[in-house]
Amino acid sequence: MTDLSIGELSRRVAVKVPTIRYYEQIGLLPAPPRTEGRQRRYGAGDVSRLSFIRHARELGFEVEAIRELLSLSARPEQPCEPADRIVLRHLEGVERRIAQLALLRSELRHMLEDCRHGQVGECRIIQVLADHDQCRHEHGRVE
Amino acid sequence: MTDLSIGELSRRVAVKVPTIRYYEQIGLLPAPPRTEGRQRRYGAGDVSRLSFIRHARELGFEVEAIRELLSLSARPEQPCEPADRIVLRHLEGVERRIAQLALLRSELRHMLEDCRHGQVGECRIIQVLADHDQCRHEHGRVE
DNA sequence: CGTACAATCTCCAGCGACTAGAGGTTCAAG
DNA sequence: CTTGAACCTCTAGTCGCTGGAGATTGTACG
Repeated sequence: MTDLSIGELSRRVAVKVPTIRYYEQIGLLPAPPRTEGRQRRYGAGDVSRLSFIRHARELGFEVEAIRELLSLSARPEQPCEPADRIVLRHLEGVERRIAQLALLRSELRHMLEDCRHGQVGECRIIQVLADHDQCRHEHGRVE
Repeated sequence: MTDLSIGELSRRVAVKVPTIRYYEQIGLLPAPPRTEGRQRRYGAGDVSRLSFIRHARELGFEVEAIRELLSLSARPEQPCEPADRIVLRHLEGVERRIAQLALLRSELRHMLEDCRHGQVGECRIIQVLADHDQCRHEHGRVE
């Protein structure tokens, strides 16, 4: 397998070219060798590493977590418990987020149901926004 | 009711001082009158408007949506259908997000279940990350 | 009235994870 | 050898704040 240009790597892994350069800049991807004209050339290892990164991002892991997961994966003899803990921590975050969003969803649905579709002056949507006490639930800030 | 300093407004509405100044900067809150020494002084109208904003943010509305909702609420004679549409659009976004996060949650749970808690070299977590095809679901990018 | 000090002011930078654009260079096909 | 797509670097912008520096103002107390 011959070396890949950044564009070929991009198409193969489905990660945009500027994103690949960004990953190099923040040290997630190693700086690859260059041609005479200073263009990047990637090998099979880079394809794997970038796939790993892409997949972890799709699963919502933060870059810092991915950095740790990558460095763990480089030491196969070590116990995998640290990786376990990273995933568990992330799962808990996802669960908290789902719970918050479900509250939000219910609040938004009620607002729409209660709206009589008349004028703004008597619109429940506007009224509820203006007065938190009319809400069904307590909701903290999302995101 | 006497005028409020930015700190008093902040405590009353539970929005941080720099955030209040930021809202003024982006035109969400009107620039209030100032004292001789150029300190801001707020009235009852600002308390309501900022409460509205805070509540809408808690419900996950973007600043642009809040801008529209605020300008709608200033015209009580108009039909409330535009407000309706903004809320519906937001609700749909929330629902999409919940669905994606639920997929993620399931994937993360499977990863944790499958992990034998041994060494990294045989860890399912690392393997799944390295190879998307081992996933139960298709998942696009979250957020 | 003077002093101390908390609160306020403006301006600027940073967060996370990219994304986009300008302006210039290199590669590869024909 | 020419053309033009792809590449290069650098900078700035996204969203919604948040924090800090360094200067000024308001207010309570003696």
